[in-house]
Amino acid sequence: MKNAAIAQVFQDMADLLELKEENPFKIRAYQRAAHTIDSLPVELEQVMKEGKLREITGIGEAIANKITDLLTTGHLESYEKLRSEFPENILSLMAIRGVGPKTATRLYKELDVSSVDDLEKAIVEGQVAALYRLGEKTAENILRHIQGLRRKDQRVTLGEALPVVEEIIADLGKIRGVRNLTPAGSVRRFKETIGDIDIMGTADDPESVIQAFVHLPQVEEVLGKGATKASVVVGNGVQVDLRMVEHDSFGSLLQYFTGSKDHNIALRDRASRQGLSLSEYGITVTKTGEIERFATEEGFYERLGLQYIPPELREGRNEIEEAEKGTLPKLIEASDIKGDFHVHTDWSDGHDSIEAMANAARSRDYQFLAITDHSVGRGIAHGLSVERLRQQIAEIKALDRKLSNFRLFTGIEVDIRADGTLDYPDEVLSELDIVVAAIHSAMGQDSDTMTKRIIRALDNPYVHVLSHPTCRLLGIREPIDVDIEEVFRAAVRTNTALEINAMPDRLDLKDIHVLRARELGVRLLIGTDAHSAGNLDLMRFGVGVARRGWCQAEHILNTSAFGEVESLLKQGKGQAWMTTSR
DNA sequence: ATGGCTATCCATGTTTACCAGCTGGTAAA
Repeated sequence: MKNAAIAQVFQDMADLLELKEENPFKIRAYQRAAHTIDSLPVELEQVMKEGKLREITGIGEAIANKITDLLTTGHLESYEKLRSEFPENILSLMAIRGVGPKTATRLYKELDVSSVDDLEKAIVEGQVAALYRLGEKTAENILRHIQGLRRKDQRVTLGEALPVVEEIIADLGKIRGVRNLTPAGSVRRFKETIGDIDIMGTADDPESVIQAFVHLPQVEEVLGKGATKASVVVGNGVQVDLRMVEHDSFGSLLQYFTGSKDHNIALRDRASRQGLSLSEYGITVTKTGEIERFATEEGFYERLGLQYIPPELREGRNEIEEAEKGTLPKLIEASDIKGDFHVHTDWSDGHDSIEAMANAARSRDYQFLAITDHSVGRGIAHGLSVERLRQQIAEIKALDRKLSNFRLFTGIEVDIRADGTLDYPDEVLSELDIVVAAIHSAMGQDSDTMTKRIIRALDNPYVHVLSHPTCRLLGIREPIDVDIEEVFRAAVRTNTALEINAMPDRLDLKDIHVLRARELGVRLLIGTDAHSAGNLDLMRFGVGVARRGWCQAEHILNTSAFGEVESLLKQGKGQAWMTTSR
């Protein structure tokens, strides 16, 4: 049994115990165990063999015994007993936003609702609204969330797909005679969600690579296998296709399978007017029927009279016209990044200390890091009271003095409350180098209320940045209802920067927002929202969004040297913050 | 249920918002 499956058992048990109104601390212990197991870097099976289960924080006698049962027998009696006390699908009710344990219990006790379908029917028939202490609005709210769950498509996030791809490429890359192993498709274009994963490569002996591919340990099912192509399903249910070709036609193959569909249609259309036809095998001169092969994509685009188009721009927007004129932007690269503006520490809900975060930043050759823990309103995240914030400021400044050629900025991720006021008074905010404002509550407001709320925050003279502006969580939560264009205009007017949040579940702003914001002259920066030192590596996802939004290095504040950032911050939201060349 | 501590013990995330009924339960973050 894998860690993820065991973690799920404990999460389910926690939910069921909540339904039973068990001791809340017991529930929390199960939740904490589930979370710890889920993010454990080694398999529990291994830990158990070494007899070290109890050494994991949060795993004591009882949970260690349960883990041992699960690993040795595949079953857990107490879990099965607990499940038998409730209807089969009760947990699926609690998975709906707006339905907690109390409501779920009442729904099945009073209305005999035991599935999402039942619940939807009961709402439509007005039975839910008729319950005491529920009503029209609550019922409507639940219905909206059910529909949201249904809409959620089966795609996985780039954050889930990319590590899978990299692992496979690392494994297959060890085989003798293999070259050019590259992801294609939406992974290569760095799209926020991925359907299937496509991997391309060339090899002296393609068949041996295909053979190795279908026998990789992460493969759960082989869907098909031929001499040059195979399809498999890996652990998280994602389909991975591998295609191997001869070295000399790799360029056209990669181009063809990178897409996007819209890009390739436009490219073909243009080629046919030049008397050429395009395929995965090469470029054919229509008149003679002669096919030209391309080992590289660069050669392929050059033959068409185009500047090389980076994969992130191949969305059929305007890239072919610009490539024809030779005016494509020189996109920002990961190596341009000199610092991070949004990280958490163990002062709020982060995992690592201020010093560990600073060291992690320095080891990535960054020049600066802003510490932005949660404000007091994020109670669950252990948000900082004014008093603790001031202690933290002192500690950050003391550490900063010890670090040469590096700047640690004091900061906060301050909550924007429902009415647009902030979680701290202005005089507290004025003590910080950087103030990042964000919405974490009352996300259901209507567009007008929400837009005014955000603009009120942007108007605050101490707010430098609006973080994750649309609050979406991919596949989990829809974005808030907001007039984003109005927010962009207010950001320009008030000299407030907007964040590209690099967390793979957020990627917020998203690519097309970045494109539009940049057109309007909004200042942008990338924040990883790191909750651990290792999370600083999420920066590349933010860079990917910036690239998809056609950003050059000078469009993103993270590419500025620390001295430059410091003087910008010192001048507050005055002209310099927005109107320097950067 | 865990972990600190050696106790038939004790502490363990908190604030805000929403909604139904006009204060307080419930859920979310």
